[in-house]
Amino acid sequence: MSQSQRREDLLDTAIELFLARGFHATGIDTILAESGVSKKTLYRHFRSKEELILAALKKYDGLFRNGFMRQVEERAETPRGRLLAVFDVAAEWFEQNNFYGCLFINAIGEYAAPEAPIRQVCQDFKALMRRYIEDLCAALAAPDPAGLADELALLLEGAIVTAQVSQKRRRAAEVAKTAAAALIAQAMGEGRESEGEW
Amino acid sequence: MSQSQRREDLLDTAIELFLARGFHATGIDTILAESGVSKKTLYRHFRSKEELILAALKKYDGLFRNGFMRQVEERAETPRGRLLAVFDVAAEWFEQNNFYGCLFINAIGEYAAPEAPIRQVCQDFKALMRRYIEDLCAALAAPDPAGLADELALLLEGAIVTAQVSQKRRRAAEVAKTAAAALIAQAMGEGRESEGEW
DNA sequence: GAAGAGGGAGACAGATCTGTCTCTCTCGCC
DNA sequence: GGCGAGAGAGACAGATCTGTCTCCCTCTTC
Repeated sequence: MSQSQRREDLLDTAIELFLARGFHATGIDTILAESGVSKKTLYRHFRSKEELILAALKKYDGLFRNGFMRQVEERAETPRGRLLAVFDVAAEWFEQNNFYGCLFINAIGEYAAPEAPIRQVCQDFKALMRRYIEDLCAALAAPDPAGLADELALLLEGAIVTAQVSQKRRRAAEVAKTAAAALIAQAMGEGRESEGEW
Repeated sequence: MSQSQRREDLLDTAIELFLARGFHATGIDTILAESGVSKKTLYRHFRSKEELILAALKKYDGLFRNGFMRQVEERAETPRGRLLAVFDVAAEWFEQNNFYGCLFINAIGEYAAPEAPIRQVCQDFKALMRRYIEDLCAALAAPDPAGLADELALLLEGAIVTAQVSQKRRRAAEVAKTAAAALIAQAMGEGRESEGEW
């Protein structure tokens, strides 16, 4: 097995465990046992647990956004269709049996210190997701793409958290989608008579 | 100092530390040092750290909802005014320098196991907050109070999380308020021409 | 004033966690 | 075939955490 393969194994296992158990509650030894990598190898790739966490968050960032955007684009062609598809993709995500909410939100909860480098990674992730939504809003030719994107991003965040806390996960995504459709219609200057025409 | 006073001191200190540092990262010893209570006393009131966490969450639940609702009701009289005031109160909360997001969301992130009793407390809190919003929607005579409340609750959750991650905290509340106004108007069957009339 | 409960300080045990180090084996390469 | 780097297994040190226990002081109550 190659060096880089072990690194990825470590990160994949770490992501899974951090999601399911949290960061402080996941010991290095558990990650090692689960991934089959030795402690020596871990500490060659990462100087400390914090570095491993940062690397895991960065890897998850790439994997998640990539998968998310790809699924959105597979589901719809038009900007409006894609903005709404965001919530369908979210619904599927929520329904996975290993859904534990947003890894970045969970990370911020455990590393709240303002100077923590982990915060930066989380902020970047949220900014990139919001940026993706804003690009779709711009493609839709919304009068205020940034403002609409802020609102839709808020709905998405709310759906993620609500799905994490409550049992009715699919419902959270459906509510968000309904609200998103209304906000989009309102932003596009459509009266309520045109509701449901998409 | 009375027995019950020490109990409250413990819980207050625990809440503060759990908010600022997280649950696993806050050791019993830190809570004791900060509160000036002895270990013996702590373990007389609570059988374990988990029991202390549960009690702290329950106390915070009461304090938070009480304060939140009181502030909302001080700010507006009408149901619609109060629904919007929810986001003004949230804005003030976000801007406190010791704002660390929602304690319950943070707790779920650290105790994700489905059987964890902590989950139940968090679910109850969210359900009660949503219920409060639904009551306001019902008082507004919205056609579908439950549906509107779901949407508004989602916006509030989204604002909390966004304020926690990003730096522009007040903005998160303002965006949520704008979106909430639009969703309320839409739910009440008002066209966009009546926008801003509240 | 005496007695007894309450509570502070902290020692202590046992578990667990991070990070280092040694020993050994294996595998690729010349 | 031999050699050296890579990697597994795990011992180990030092810190830290939870939970128990002892010792002693203080405060209330009679």
